[in-house]
Amino acid sequence: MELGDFRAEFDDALARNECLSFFCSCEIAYSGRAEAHLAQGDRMIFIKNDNTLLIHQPVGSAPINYMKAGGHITLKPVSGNGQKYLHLKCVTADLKEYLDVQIFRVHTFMHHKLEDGAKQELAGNERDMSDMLKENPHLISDDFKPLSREEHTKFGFIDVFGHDKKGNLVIVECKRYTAGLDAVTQLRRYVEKIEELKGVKNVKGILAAPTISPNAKEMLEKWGFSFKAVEPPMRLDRFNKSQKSLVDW
Amino acid sequence: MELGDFRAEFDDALARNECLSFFCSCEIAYSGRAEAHLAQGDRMIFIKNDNTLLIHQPVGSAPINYMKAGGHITLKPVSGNGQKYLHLKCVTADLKEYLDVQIFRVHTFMHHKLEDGAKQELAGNERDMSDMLKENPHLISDDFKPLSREEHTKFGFIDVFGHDKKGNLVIVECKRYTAGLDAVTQLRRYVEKIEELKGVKNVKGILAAPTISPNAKEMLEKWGFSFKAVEPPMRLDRFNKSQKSLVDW
DNA sequence: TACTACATCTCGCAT
DNA sequence: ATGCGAGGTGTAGTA
Repeated sequence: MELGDFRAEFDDALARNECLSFFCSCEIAYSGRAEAHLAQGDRMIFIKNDNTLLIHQPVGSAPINYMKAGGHITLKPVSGNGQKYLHLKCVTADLKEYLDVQIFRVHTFMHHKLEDGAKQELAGNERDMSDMLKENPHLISDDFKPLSREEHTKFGFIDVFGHDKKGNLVIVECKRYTAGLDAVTQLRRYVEKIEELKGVKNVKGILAAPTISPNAKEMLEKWGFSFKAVEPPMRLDRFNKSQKSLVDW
Repeated sequence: MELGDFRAEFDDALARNECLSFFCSCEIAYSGRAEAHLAQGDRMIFIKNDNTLLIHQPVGSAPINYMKAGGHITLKPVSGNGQKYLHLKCVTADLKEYLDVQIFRVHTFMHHKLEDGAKQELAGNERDMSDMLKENPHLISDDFKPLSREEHTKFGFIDVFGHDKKGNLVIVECKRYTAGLDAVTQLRRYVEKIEELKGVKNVKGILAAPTISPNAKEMLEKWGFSFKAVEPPMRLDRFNKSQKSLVDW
C-alpha cells in the first residue's frame, strides 16, 4: 500500500474513532518506564477506540510494544537520508512515555468502528475457590469453622478466616496453582499480623492449593503451617459435568 | 464480508502460515484454566504464525481471550436455530483448553506473511538497577562493599549481596517502583535464609527503591531493615542525556 | 521440566 | 490517586 494513501486513510479513521489494524515493516523505539529499541521487521499494529496501541511480532502472546489508553497519536511523513517513511508517534498525556515507530512499508490495512458493551463472565478464579472452601470447610479439615471470606485488612486480605474446635484461629490462603515461596511468605505475614492484632498466639496458617513446591513446603513446615491439597473449583465442575458442550455455556 | 468467502480465504491463509487479523461480531466461550463466556459484540481477532490467537475488545490493553502458541485452529460453518454462523475453534495439543468463537459477521479481514527476526533491546529493568547498585555502591551507603549480583540460591535469588566495614553481611533487594509489603517479605525471607545458612545474626537488609508504601515502611522498620531511596537507572539516563532524540536510539 | 521472580506487567477493588 | 493482590497472567533464566 502506498504510504501517502495509507496516511490519509489512517488519519480519517483515527478522527472517526475507529479501530485500526495494519501489517507493516517498521522500526520501533520506546522511552518511558524503560528504554527499548526494536530493529526493522514485519509487525502487526492495532489501535483501539481509547487510543490503546499494540504492536505484535509474528509469534508470541505478549505485545512487543504498547502504549496504554489515552495517548496522543500522530502519523507524519518523513524524508531523510534518501528514504521516505512514516513516523507514527504516541505520547502519554503527562509526556512521560514515548513510542516512536518508523513505518517503511504497509502491507495491509483495515479499520472499522467496533461496538461492544459486553463484559466477560468468568468462573473458576481464586474468589470462587475461597467461596468453595467457606461452603465446604471439610475440604480443609473436619473441625474447621469458617467465619469470613476475603477479609480486608490494611496489611493485605485473607482468603478464608475462621477457627477450629480447639479455639485456634485459622487463616487459609488459597492458590489455584502450585504454591511457591511467595504464597508461604504471604500466609506468614497474615498470621503474624492477626496474632499481633488480636494479641494471641494460637493462630494456625493453612495453605490450600492443588500442589506445593518442595522449597515452599520446607519453609511452610519450618514455620509451623500446614498444606492442604485442594483442587480449584472449576476443575471439579468439569469433572462432574462430564463434557457439557462448550458453545452453549 | 460474506461468511463463505471469508472461510475460504481464512483457510487458505492459515494453510500458508500467514498472520491473520479481522474485525467481527462474535460470541466467545473459553474452558481450561477457568471457564469464561463473553456475549456478542464487535472484536478484533489476530492469529499469528505460531497459532497464537488473540481476541481484543475495542478498549483496554489486555486481550479479553487468547490461546497460546501451538493450538489447533479450525473454522467451520454452522447452521442452527435459523441462523448461520462460523465456528472458530482452538484447542491446545493436550486438549486441556478450548476456545470457541461463534462468528456472526466479519467486518474486515486481512492476512499477510510476516517476516521478523528482530529481538528487542531493553534497558532500565531491575537487572540494570542491580548492576547500577553493584557498580555504584555509594548509592546504598558509604561503606557498602558489594560482592555479587543476582545470586541464585534454592530459596530465591538475591539482587545484590555484600558487606560493610563493620563486618555485617548486607542484602539489597531492589524494586523499580514503589516497594510494597511483598518486597519487604521477600527481603525478610532472604535475610533469614542467609542468617540460617551462614549461622550468623549480623545480616542487614536494605530495600532500595524510588519510594516505599507506608505499610511497607512500617513493616520494614519493625523487622530492623532499612529503606534507601534509589532511582531506577534509565530515569537517570534520560535526565543526564538531556533529551537526546528518541528515533535515533 | 519445575521453580523462581520480573514485567513498560494489566486489571479490579478498596481506602 | 494510591495501595494491594490476582491473573486463563506471560516471559526469561536457571537447576
